[in-house]
Amino acid sequence: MNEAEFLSGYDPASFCAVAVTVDVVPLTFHENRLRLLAVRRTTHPERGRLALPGTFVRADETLDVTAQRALREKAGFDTQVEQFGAFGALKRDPRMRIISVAYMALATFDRLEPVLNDDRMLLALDGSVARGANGRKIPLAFDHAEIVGTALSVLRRDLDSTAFSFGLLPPAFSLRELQQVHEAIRGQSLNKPAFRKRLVESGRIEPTGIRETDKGYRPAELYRVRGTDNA
Amino acid sequence: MNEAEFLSGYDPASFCAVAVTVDVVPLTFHENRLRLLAVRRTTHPERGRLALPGTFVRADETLDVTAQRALREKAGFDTQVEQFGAFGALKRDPRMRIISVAYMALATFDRLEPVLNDDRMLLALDGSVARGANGRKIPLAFDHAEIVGTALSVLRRDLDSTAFSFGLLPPAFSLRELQQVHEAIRGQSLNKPAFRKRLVESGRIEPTGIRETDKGYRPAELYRVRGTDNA
DNA sequence: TGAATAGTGTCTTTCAGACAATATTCT
DNA sequence: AGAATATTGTCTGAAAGACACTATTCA
Repeated sequence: MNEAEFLSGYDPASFCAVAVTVDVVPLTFHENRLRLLAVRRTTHPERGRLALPGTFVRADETLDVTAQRALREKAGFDTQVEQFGAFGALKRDPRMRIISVAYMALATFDRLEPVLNDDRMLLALDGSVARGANGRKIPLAFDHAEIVGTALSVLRRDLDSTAFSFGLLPPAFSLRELQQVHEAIRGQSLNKPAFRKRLVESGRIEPTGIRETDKGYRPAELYRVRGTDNA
Repeated sequence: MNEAEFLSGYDPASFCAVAVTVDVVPLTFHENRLRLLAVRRTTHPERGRLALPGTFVRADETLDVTAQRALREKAGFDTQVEQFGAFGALKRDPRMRIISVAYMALATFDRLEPVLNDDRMLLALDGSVARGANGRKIPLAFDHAEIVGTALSVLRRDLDSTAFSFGLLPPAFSLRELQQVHEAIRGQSLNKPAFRKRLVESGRIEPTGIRETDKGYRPAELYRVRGTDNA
């Protein structure tokens, strides 16, 4: 039997024992904290509970494209996404066996603010615990709390080696803002002069020559990620 | 409609647009180099070509268990596995849309040596290029070269923060062997006193009180991973 | 004793933390 | 001028690289 004959007699359905979804962890930085965008489920199972935006993977779309579609359809906005793992526990979902590929999506608060409503809420992240506006702990659907926890670990792990975390900031940002983001991600305060020197001399950012305005005090110089051309 | 009614009318097959496999990157350290265990494919597609050991995920097994089964059935040995990503390009496999969750498996050479044969070969890794015994470059099936490349990046990234890479060494090892492994993974030579101080003072390893034997020169003290109880 | 590698000491450089001084902008 | 924050300078200590020295085992 040659390869063409083999493929023509092949039945894909017989290998379809599990379904695949993508779940996205949409994060932003607002009022000095990392925050998670969660969407309320409108269908069973876990109807009414807050969950990560997610969707089934279609046969003709890559995982990255599925993640972007989940973000657009469920969270209502677009941004860059980054894969960080796959979750495949047996009872993750009561419907059937579902494996989920997990993505992070980072955006500035002004991108998210217009899409927020009662069914699409921003939760404060206190470590990996999600809290509502009143400070009460909010349980997430399925194993989504675990996925969020892993996302935060990965964000922390890659903070100094990838440019991904700059997604939490606008194209031009002050060193103070950047330091606040790093402090929120790492969960500890950092030394100011050391942080400045390290980041500027790393070559990862560069001054724009522009300064803050309307601050009531000395305006800071704004920086941008090197290699980004925000024309 | 309540949740029970919803679930009873649910058709899992309608969401089964893609299949899921696990592919394992089995690595070892031998003769001062990182080496990859590849298995020859006995069926279409890509029959006869070397590939990573992999298998379809069954409905009743977790991803970790699938990885261990792939390793046992295809590579012929058991060891610890570690997930590092998911690969979902559209034309990865000519049969159908397949998403693969990728794992690494690290073992000492003496565990692998007994299972090697003409269809289960050890390839030298030169950067992320696989080479046969004669030094010729060996193409891997599907997108497996890309998966191996990612595995090596991840191994390098996590070298100093996780204990996983100790899987390439026996339970008791000399600092020289450990340094050789680190040098092979990082692809650069390291300073001996600095390496010693850093590793010993990191608290990640501890002396066993036992020394090498039969070396023809001064025997080195053997160390073990702290927290491991190799009784 | 010689060969070979183990293990250590020292100097230097680099980098981060602590702390404080100076600079700039707005009210 | 005063408030508030930006930005920089200096000191100090920790850690890594370079290099060479001493130690130990076996043949």
